[in-house]
Amino acid sequence: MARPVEFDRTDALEAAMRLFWIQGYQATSLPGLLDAMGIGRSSFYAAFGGKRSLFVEAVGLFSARTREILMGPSEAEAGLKIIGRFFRETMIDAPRRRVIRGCLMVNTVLEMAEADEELSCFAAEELARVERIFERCFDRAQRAGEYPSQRSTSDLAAHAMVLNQGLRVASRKRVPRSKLKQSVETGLSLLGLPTTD
Amino acid sequence: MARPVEFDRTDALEAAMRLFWIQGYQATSLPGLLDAMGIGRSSFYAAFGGKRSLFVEAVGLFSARTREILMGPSEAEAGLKIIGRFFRETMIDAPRRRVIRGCLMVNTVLEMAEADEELSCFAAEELARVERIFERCFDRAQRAGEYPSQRSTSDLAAHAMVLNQGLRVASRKRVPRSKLKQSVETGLSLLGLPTTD
DNA sequence: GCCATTTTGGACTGAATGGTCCAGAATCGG
DNA sequence: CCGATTCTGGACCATTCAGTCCAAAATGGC
Repeated sequence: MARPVEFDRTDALEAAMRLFWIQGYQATSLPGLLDAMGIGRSSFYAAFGGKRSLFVEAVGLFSARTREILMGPSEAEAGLKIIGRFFRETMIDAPRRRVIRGCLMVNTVLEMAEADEELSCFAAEELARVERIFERCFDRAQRAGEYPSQRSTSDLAAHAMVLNQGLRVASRKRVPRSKLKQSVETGLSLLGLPTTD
Repeated sequence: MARPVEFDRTDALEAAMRLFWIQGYQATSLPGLLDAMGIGRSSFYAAFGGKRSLFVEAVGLFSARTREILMGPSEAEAGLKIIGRFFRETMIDAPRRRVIRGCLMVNTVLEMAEADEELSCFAAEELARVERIFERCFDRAQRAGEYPSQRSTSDLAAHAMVLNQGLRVASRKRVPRSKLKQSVETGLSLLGLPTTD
């Protein structure tokens, strides 16, 4: 019928996400993207429409990945353990070069806040979806009686998100792993979450 | 002797800092800067050397301002109250358009992490100076017996900085003031700090 | 009022940006 | 093996960028 595409769209998107994650939106040039994705300009515009719409897809992918980690291995994992596992998995156990990239959504909220409010809000909304997962964790734990607290689960979830954001900023500083680990432990402990696996 | 400068260097730096604060380093163009500073290109390069070195000065100024707020009105202010006052002053009582700018140092750590590691580290160091002030607050409070805690003051200070960073990210989201206020209260309360003035 | 000295406005530079366009290559149904 | 259709490489575009440069303007000392 017609000439077939020569690249895997998913692989290309993955590579683009990685680059945006490391460098940010504005600092990532089109030639840089094409190089990382291993495709030509024409294919790029045909498949993704442009830099901006590719970025939206990349943030979406990142958000999905993040939520996957949180929904995690077992459906019935104790609500209280999920959040701690998430922080540890992505900030302590992950390889260093991955940790210092922080979180693409957090990075985007800050970077695009003025330059492209729509993009910033999109990233913020994706973070809100994560926050809702946090909230469900606290809900389940509270209902199961594992977590007696005066605070509303929405306040707790909001705080967990603040903690997440603060730790992602800390991750991008070139701080020794041990210090980051200590920050995670302190943050979890102050929230009354278990600090061991 | 010679033609005198026609602008106030401090005013110009102030305007530049404001613009960097709002837009970030990369998104701020030279024409934009010149316009905001109200000076011409030649004067600009003569007085500040270039965009990058101006930015370093701007971050330095921002850091100094931040530390001034923390060192605050009374030398002998109770250590415990200082941090809460700082958060409230800069995130709740401040005008909205100021709040949503977040913190220039936090913004810079993220934005420049890859593009200009040196700038990112500089911003991180300035944040560390703020963290040291936090630590002194906890030190004083602990010595005065106002704050019995098992945790080291350096852990507490590090956590206060994580909280600060997380709240600055939240500030850049276009979140209702009431929600931000709630996050501040929760964060302070979990740290065992007084939540009222 | 003139001269040495410094600042100023704005023209200019080369490089890089994201995006468009088209000729040629690759495929499959006939 | 040919032709309709789609994909690909890369030339090309206008725009913008940070930074340089110089002639003209403004000053204070004389």
